[in-house]
Amino acid sequence: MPKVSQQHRNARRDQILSAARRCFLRDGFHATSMQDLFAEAGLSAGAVYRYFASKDEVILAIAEDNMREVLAMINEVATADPGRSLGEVMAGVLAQVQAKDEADGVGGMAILVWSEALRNPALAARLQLLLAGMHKDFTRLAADHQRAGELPGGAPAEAIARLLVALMAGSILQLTILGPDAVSDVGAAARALWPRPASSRPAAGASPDR
Amino acid sequence: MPKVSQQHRNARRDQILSAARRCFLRDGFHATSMQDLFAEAGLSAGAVYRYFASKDEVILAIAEDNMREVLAMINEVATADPGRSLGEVMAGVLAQVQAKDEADGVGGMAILVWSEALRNPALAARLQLLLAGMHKDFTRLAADHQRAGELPGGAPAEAIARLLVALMAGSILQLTILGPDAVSDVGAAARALWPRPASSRPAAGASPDR
DNA sequence: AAAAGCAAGACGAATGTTCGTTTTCTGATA
DNA sequence: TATCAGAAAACGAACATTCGTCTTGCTTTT
Repeated sequence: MPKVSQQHRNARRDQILSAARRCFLRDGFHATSMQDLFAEAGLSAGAVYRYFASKDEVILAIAEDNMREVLAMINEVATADPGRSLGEVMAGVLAQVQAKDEADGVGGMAILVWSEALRNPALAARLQLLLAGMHKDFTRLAADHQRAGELPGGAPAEAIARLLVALMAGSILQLTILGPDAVSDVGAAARALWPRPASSRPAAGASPDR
Repeated sequence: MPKVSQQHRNARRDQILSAARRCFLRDGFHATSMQDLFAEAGLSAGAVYRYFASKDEVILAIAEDNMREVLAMINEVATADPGRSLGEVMAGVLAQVQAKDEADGVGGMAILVWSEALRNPALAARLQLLLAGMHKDFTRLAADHQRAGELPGGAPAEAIARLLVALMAGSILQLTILGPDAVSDVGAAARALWPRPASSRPAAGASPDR
């Protein structure tokens, strides 16, 4: 017989996780002490340890959330592709990442995760999955645009997708270290480098809106 | 009057720094304790603290070395450009980064630095300088290739350079997390996307080798 | 050339603090 | 009343750093 409702438990867990996210974004994983986390969450040590067995478990939960969000964002923009050029699609993804970073610091958290993945095998595996997911979406995107004659066929779509994944990751770094303007530049460059092809099949009526 | 020669002091400092690099690459900045560093260097605590006032100072020294090396690498390959296509130049830089990473883990260290720069303002400033340096080199490169008609003129060279910086950073991430094959793909894609233009001024005899 | 003096490198145990985690106990709820 | 979430205190371990002491080898003096 639980003493509290399941939704109360979920609320507590979210309370801990959102506090942890704030702490981690402020100080990083290792410079955040569990005491910092207790204070930020307004809870005692015992309460937090009732929901997470260790600090690493909190880190993993936060990191997984962040990676899930990034993948969902890319999947959404890259998949729901009307007749837009590759450059427009990439610029759109970048704009969305930038907006989300402003809202919840998704970029800074991504960098923390990259660094932590170097020493944490479980996290490294998840990060590889994330990159594989991005790679898959971008491969489809690249193949589509190759078929439309918008991209050269000289390299496999998989290779071009790797380049696009690198573009995303590097933009997140620049977004976090240099600010949003740098990322706007990347978007502008992408539009210029990969514009709509001059001659191509109509590719279904291009809806001009969003 | 020093008791030991200057080169002995330099040797000791290098001994500490190379031990620190090994420790940091193995465990990260914060999971490496000073005791770990003492053991790896084969020195006492007092000896290390004679050369560096604090752990942060060691971290800063290592990080600066790494950033200097990265910038030198890019500067070398991107500047000494004969008549190669942009794609070939980028693939060349990537290959060099990959080789250097295999030798001394420059990629992993870069990721540690990115993460640390989020909380360390001094390091963040240096990282911004590094990115600015890369951006400068790549801007010149992009402008050259725009002039040659190899790249569209629709975007300023500065914006294209931002994209190339992102490409580099993202490749370093993929190199470290996924391994060298991913980066080879990026190089191949760069060659395909930015080949030598079909018609252009001869641009000095193209050396077929390397 | 030999010996004495001395500045500075190196040592490593000890410091107080802070770490992540555990244990104990209380009070509210079903 | 029986149960358990949560608070609070406490745990040993590990942390970065300091400090008093020894050691070393150059400089000066004879």
